[in-house]
Amino acid sequence: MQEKYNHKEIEKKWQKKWREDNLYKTSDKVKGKDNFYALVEFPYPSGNLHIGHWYAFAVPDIFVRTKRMQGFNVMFPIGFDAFGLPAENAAIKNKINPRDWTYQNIAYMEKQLQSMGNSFDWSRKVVTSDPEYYKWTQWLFLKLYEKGLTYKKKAFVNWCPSCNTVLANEQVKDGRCERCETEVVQKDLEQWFFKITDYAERLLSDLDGLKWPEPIKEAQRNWIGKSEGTEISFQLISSSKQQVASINVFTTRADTLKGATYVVIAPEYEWLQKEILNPKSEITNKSEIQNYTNQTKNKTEIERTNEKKEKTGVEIKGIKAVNPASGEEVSIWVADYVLGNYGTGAIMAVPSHDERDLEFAKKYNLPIKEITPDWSLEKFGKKVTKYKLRDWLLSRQRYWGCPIPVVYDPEGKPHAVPEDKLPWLLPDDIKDFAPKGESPIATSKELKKRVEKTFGKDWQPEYDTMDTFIDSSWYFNRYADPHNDKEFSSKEKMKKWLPVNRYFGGAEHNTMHLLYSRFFHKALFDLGLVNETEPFSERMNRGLILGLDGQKMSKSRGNVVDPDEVVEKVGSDTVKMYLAFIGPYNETGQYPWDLGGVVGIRRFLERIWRMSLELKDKSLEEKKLQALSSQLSASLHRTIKKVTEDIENYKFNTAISTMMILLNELEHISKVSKMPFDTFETFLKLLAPFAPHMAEELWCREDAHLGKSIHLEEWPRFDESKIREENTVIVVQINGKIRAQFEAKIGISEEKARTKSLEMPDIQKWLTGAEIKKVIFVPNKIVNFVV
RNA sequence: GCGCAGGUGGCGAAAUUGGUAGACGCACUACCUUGAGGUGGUAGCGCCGAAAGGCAUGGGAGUUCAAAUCUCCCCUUGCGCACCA
Repeated sequence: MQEKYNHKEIEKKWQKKWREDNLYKTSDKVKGKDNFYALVEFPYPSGNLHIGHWYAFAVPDIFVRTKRMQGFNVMFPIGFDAFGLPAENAAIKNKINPRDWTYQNIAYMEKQLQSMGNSFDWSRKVVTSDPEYYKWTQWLFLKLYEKGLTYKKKAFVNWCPSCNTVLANEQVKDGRCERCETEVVQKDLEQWFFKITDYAERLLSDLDGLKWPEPIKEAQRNWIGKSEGTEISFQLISSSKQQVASINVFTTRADTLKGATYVVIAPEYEWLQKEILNPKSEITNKSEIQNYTNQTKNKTEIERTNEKKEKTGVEIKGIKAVNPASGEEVSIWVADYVLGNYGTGAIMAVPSHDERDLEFAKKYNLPIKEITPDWSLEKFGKKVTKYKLRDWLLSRQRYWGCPIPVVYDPEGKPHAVPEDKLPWLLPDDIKDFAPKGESPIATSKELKKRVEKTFGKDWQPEYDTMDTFIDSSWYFNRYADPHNDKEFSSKEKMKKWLPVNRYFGGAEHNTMHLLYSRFFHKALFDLGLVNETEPFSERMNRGLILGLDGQKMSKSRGNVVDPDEVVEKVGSDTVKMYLAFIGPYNETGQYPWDLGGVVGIRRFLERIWRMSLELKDKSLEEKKLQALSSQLSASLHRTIKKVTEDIENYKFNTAISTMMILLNELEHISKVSKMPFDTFETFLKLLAPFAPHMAEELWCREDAHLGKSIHLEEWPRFDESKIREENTVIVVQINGKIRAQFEAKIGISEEKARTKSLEMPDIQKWLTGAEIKKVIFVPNKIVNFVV
């Protein structure tokens, strides 16, 4: 009986061997090799590897293994983005410590990841919740603090009532919490921010030089939202024509100034807030305005921005604004269709040129003045540039995160925790993790004691932790130097690896992780801590694997595919290869998981297995007897070329189909003559990145290869001259329609091809009685008669 | 509303970048093979048609000897932004 392809045994065996041999451990420099940094987004330790992780990690491994065989010193690191809310939720539910929950999950997921057989360098593993890691997160926070890029301010911030924490703008999608989809409300709170807005222009303009897919760049451009416009000052006057104040409005259409028939300010507008409290104010309807602004505050983001919502507003009575162009006195309104945090928080309303202003003007019977734009406006206002991007709100009222290394003196003034006190540890003496609107850390006695002991009596800790996106904004730097206890990562080592050559990830990070990391890297560059201004030179976004029903996999739908189960049945090589075969990897398409497709790949591998067994029974001399026919040689070199190029371009699907075609051909040949051994060897090398366990097994069975891993072999090279074939098929068309075809030698002359075509009965049939007006000849391809 | 990316058999998809549309795989059909099977093999498989042939890449127009590919208009799906002045 023939030996069966026992994936379980083989995969286990080689995973162990590779680990023991440190096969994928990467040195910082190997003589004669260029460094190459391939990165996948490190996972959150949710406790279970799902099929999405396989798609995210196993498929890029094909690329990585190929690069390694092509002679690069490739770093392919892995770690865990370990801080985050799910740990706390699990802790509340199961009454265990978030730390224990997280580290148990990490241990389990590491095992699962091992079963993938990826060529990860585990020696560089980072875990963001390790004090050795978050020490440096805190250190970087302090560097940004010193530089003035971290600041605390009171502001209207997004608050998720379910997660009981504030959120950054990027983490609010359609007015809902990105994590739990609860409607976000606004709260007036004092919070820590990063001044990402200082980098708006650089974040925007540096996009041009990046080798990133256009949709990501476009998403970031939209998010940064640059617009050039003008700020124009309107004088405010009382009923007695006294000038009381002025309002700056922002407009991109300063040329329509003459048509501005009223002015609108946002409810949050600072001057208005003060004026309401000012007893000497000229405003005569203060309580009405107060009511209106209070109403606005209580609205959720969704209510306030609902498209269908009718615009509302209140006129500010007792004062008027003066249109600087026309000199006319116009009314002033407060309305929530004007946003407090964009532009100046005030606009000039031009109903004749703006739909929103028109809608408002109609509702409140405000004048609509037709005007001719395009007049010179130099004397009014000054040119300004505005961005939609907001500063990055970084504090979170949660436990399981990196502590903000700040303490408050008895006057409440913040002070940085000095460097020598880092890591500023997350307190351990918390019993209740249930969210109460304040970080659970506030209940820690240890932390209070620690602060008083270290800094003095009545000093207070900062209880908030950092947004976990900070942990992931610099982890790729740490991989270059993961065990350094003197620096977050040495500049010298980072120089060897960064910027990341290829970054594989998902589209959900377009305006979050990718933007944050770019900001961080630029800030670190300005601090002289990194060598370049952009962290990732080439990025690609993969698609999504759907459930069997074509829907997004989710527990509630019950359509989740468990990779462990499938791997058990068909093996890691099959699962990996199937995921690579499902479609082009660099398109954000959606692919339903299909058991039939898995079967197809498994069959392919079984056929390779059988072929190798046939080969095994023969002596080396016998195997090599077969001289390659020029046709097979052409096929082989064409396959090498195609597979090599496809992998470079993430087209793993067509790379695999090309290998299938070659195998079909090899099977055919092996039936009628002896097995072409060299060809099969080369074929195995091409297979190695896709099915690393099987390729290794079959490779090492040959005595000649004893003790030498196929993954250390050199990637096959193709010879362009061997790809050229002797014969080609010439298609004969009449008026562009195919009527016949014939085989001919490559390089056949137009004259010969034409003569040959005209001799064919199928062509004569169509040409009798017709006059040939023109003949188009495409060398080696087409003869087209136009009649 | 603005922007980006798509739309090709029953399904996932290919197409040398303007030159034989549907490679490869799945599913399906027929036959052969093993004692049997969810095994292995051979052949077929876009649609209409008995055939000759005709029609087909979301729809419509155009450029061209030749269009999935280029141009214009429309429909549609997904994603991003969005009362951003």
